[in-house]
Amino acid sequence: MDTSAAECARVVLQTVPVMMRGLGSHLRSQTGLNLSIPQLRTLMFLRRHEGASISDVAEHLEIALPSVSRLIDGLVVRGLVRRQPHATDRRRVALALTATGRGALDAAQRAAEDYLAAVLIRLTPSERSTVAQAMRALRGVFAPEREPVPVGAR
Amino acid sequence: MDTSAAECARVVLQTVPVMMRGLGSHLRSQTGLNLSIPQLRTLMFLRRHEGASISDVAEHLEIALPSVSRLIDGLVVRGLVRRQPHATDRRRVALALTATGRGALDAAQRAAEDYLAAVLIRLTPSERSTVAQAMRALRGVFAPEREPVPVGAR
DNA sequence: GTGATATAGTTAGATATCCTAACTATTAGG
DNA sequence: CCTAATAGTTAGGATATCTAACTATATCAC
Repeated sequence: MDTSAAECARVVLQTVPVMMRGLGSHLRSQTGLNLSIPQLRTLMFLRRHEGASISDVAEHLEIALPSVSRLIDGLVVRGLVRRQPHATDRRRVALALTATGRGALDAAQRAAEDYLAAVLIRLTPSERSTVAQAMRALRGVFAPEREPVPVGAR
Repeated sequence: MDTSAAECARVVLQTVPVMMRGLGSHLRSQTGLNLSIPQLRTLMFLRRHEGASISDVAEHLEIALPSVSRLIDGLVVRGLVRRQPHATDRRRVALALTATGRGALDAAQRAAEDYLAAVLIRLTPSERSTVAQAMRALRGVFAPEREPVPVGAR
């Protein structure tokens, strides 16, 4: 059975904000880690891109530079991220996870996945398969892979 | 092909925040309506539940009472929602959309759906069908229907 | 009935998420 | 070199959340 984009959009709009609300709330309070989703996404990006700049993060998360600057401030204050001078460009900042940051990231990611898994367990295996397929398709259009430019080295 | 809850959780976590980021951003700035997702969800709830109280909204959106109080403040200041005295319980507030609010809601919902549809159009019809099915399944576990208690009349 | 308790909502104060505009450094180009 | 572009921060604003503390009203128990 085919589904129009409009019809599909409607059911997405009815569903996705609720999932996010639950996930964010769980991450923020339930786990003692007190990380928001943007903070988690930032840490995940920095794990994959050691030495990334503020601009790199902004581009990846699609948020404005000043917003990232503040976001990083918070993570630095909490000891999860280090701001270091860039090797060759003194305008830039090279960001990196601290050991604490890596630990917090692992814990938060596990907490997020556990939360989702605990809800998803109520689906049938076949429904979960449908969900996974759907998510992969959505990722393809909402979060297209960018060619892996060696971050911070342009 | 079956999919474990953990595996499914992982791909959900990689996908859903990106979608929400795009949607929120679009709603906030692209449309001139300047409504956030919680604001949109509140208006949608009030359309279905004329006369709902602050607590009703809090319960539906799963956010704390004071948060709702402020959220409503913003909508009232912008003329989208009316706070009225409850007929029989003077502790309560009966919320209702204004005509302006109804208009803004329609426009915002259309904007949100159009945004999503514009991205979803890039999927094949069969992929969209999978997505719609997945969303319905997810809605079942993340946003279970509550029996329709006549809101504001307990 | 009245006094304790429970419920509805607001206020206050905190941190985080976003934005735009305006600024400071630094680098790169003509 | 001097101007342009780039990287980042600061400032100021609206919204999103929370907890704690408060007011007002309703209910229950005796």
